[in-house]
Amino acid sequence: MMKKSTGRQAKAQQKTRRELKKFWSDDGEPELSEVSRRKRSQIIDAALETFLELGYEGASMNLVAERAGVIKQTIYSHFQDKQTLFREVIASLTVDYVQNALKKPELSNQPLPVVLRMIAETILARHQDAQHIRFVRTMIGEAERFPELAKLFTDVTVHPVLTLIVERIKAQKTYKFDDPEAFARVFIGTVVNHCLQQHILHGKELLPFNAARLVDELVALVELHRVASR
Amino acid sequence: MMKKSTGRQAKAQQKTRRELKKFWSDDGEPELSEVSRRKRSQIIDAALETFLELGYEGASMNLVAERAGVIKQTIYSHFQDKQTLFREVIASLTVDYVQNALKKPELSNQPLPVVLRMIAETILARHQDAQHIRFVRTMIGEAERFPELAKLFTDVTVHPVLTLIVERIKAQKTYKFDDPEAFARVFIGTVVNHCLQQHILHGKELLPFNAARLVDELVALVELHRVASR
DNA sequence: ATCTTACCATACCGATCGGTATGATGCGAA
DNA sequence: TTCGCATCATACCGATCGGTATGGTAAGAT
Repeated sequence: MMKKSTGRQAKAQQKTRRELKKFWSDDGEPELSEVSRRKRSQIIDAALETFLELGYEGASMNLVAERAGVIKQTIYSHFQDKQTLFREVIASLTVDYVQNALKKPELSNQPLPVVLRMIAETILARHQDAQHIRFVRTMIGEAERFPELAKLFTDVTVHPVLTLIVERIKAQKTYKFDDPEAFARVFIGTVVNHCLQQHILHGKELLPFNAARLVDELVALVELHRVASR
Repeated sequence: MMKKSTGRQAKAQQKTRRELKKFWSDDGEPELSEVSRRKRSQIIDAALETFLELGYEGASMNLVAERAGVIKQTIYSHFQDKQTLFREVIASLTVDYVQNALKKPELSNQPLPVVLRMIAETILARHQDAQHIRFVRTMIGEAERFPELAKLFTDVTVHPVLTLIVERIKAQKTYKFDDPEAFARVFIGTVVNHCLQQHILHGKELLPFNAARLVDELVALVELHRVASR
C-alpha cells in the first residue's frame, strides 16, 4: 500500500494511444470511428455503475471491463489508468447533472416562495434517483482522495444554486432579509441535509420525515420576513 | 470481486480464540491480561487511524498491523476478520462521541437561543477535529457497505439532538413554533450541512463562509417566533 | 490488394490482498 | 519446574489487483 514505487508506476507520464494520435495529428479532434465511440461510451457507463456501487478502491478494472463487454486493453487505450478513468467519469457526470438541473428555474419571475419551492423540489426529486444518491455518497467518500472532484462539485452545483437564491432574494421587495447569503445557506443546507440523512444514512428507515413538511417550514420562515405592507 | 466463494471465506462461522475461551469459561468476563489489553488497544487505535484515512477497502490489514506495532496474527486473535474489526472499531467510536458530547447541554435551563447556540457550537467545535471529519466522511462513504453503522450513528447522535431541541422548544413559552420538529431539522440541518460543505467537500477553500454568521441567522430566525408579549 | 486501426482472446507480470501455518520466545500461574 | 498462553518472526496460501504483451481477426481507407 503506497509504499515504494514498484517500477510499474514509474511510467507515470505515459500517454494513451489516442492522446498520442491527437498530439501528432493536425486537427485537434481525434475523429473517433463509430464503433470506437460506442466502446468508449460502454466503458464510461460500466465504470460509472461500478465506481458508484463499490467506490474507487472497491471497484476493479476487470469488473469494469466485464460489465462494459470489452477487453481490459480497450479501456487502457481510452484512458490512461484507473485514476484517470475515475476522475473523467465522475467529473463528466458532475457537469452533466448541473446542465439538466438549472434549466427549469429560468422560467421564473415568480414570487420568492414559489422559486424556493421549485429549487427544493428539484433537489428532492434528484435524490429519488438511486444513482444520484450513490453519486453524492461517492463524492463525499472520495473527497479526500480526489479533492478536485469535490471542488468541481461545489463549483458547478452548490455555488450556482446559492448564487441563484441570493439573487432572487435581492431582486424582490416583498421580503426583507438582513443576510441573504446566510438565509440561502440555511435553505439549501436544510434540504441537502434532509436528503443526506434520509437517503444516504438510511434515516428514512429509522427516523422518517416528510420532505414536504420541511419545505413548508422553510417557506413559513420566508413568510416571516414579509415587509409590513399596508 | 464478490464472485464465487473462494473457499477462503467458507469458514464463515469460525470464532476468535478469545471468543472460544469466553464460551467455555464460567464467568462472562475473559479477564484479559494487562499486556493483552494493551495490544488490543494498540490495534484499535491503528485500525481507526487507517480506516478513517483510507476507507474500508483502501486500508490493509498489513498496514494496520504495522501501525499497531503488532503481528498480523495478533489482530486475528482479537478480531474475527477485517469486517468485524471495522464494525467494532467504528461502532465504538460512534458511541464514544455521543458520551462526550451530550453532557454540556445538561446544565441549561437557559433561554432557547442560548441552548441552540450551545448545540451549534458543540457541533461546530467537533468539526475542528480532523479525525471527526474523517469519521463523518467514512460513515457516509461506507453507508452502503455497512448500513448498520449509519443507523447506529443516526440512533446515537442525530436522533438525540433532534429530540433535545424539540423538547426545549416545547418546554418554553417565549417562542411559538407551529412545527417544532421541522424547525429542529432546519436548525441542525443547516449546521451539519455547513460542516459537510466546508470541511469535507473542501468548501472552505472555495466558498468559505463564517459559521458564526450562520448561527446568527438561525438565532435571528428563532427570534422571529417570539410571541407578541406586552 | 495492402496497410492501418481498433478490437478481440489469452496469458502473463509483479505486487498486494485477507488470512493461515509453524515454530520459537517469554511470562505468569500451578 | 512445568505448563499454558499470548505474542513474536517468518513464511506461506490462493486470489485478485492494476497493468502489459502477444498475436490474431475484421473493417475501412488508400
